[in-house]
Amino acid sequence: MIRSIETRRANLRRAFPDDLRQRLTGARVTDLDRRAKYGLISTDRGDTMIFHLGMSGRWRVDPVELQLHDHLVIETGEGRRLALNDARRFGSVDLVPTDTLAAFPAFQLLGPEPLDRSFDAAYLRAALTGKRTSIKLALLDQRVVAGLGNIYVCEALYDARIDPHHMAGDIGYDALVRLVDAVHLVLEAAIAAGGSTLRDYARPDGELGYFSKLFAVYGREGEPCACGGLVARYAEGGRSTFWCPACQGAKLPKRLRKS
DNA sequence: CCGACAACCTGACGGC
DNA sequence: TGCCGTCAGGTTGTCG
Repeated sequence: MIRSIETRRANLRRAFPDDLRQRLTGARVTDLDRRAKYGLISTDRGDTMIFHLGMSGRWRVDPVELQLHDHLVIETGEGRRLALNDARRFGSVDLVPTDTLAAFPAFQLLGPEPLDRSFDAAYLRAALTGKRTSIKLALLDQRVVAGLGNIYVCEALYDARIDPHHMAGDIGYDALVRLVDAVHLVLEAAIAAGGSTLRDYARPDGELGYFSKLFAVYGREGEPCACGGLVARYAEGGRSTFWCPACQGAKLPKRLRKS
């Protein structure tokens, strides 16, 4: 039971819903769920709170005391507290009637969940056909597959031995099969390790996630890959891509090739 | 439809 | 020691 909900500022990326307190105070949580990178908290009043942690967001469970960047605080009927902490405020909180959840704007164009059966090589082939962008950017596109971020795209492409520059629509079926397997492998390993700790990420219990220690390429520019080659980095779409040219094909992208 | 870029923010880090 | 530039897990919008 949500005994109280308090906002300590007016907004994250966008304003907090102005009826948040009115609609959630006293409500009972009936369901916790997730879609893509959004967390869903449903109540017996027929509302669902949709939150996104952005880059730096985290829930702090039973904090000893509130601290800087604790922007929203929920107190439960058992006297426990949840503080939504987000230094960069790239996160978001929305509240919608549960029966209109499917109409939430950010959910309109989302692709399948990467761990759902429907995300397979045949789907990917259809989704990527005609795409004139790199496989790296295509996998970051939440319309193609929903929930992969920069780290896991880099790691999955490495695992599948696919050149991140490769045109998405030109990837062969065998490589797509490897890619789907790699996405599954990387996500399952990351979940088992408790997530990826970079700087300010921690699990809700405050413990760190250890998958970052298992990164093969992410954040390892200049370090040796298992093959002996060196991990490289380039920027595309404003994001860093880490890869091993020796393992993933050393072709230079067209735009970097001397004419 | 696509790429490039900017905006939204704070904080950590490296170089000097 | 401290200042400054750069970079960071993501999403959304504009412009060409």
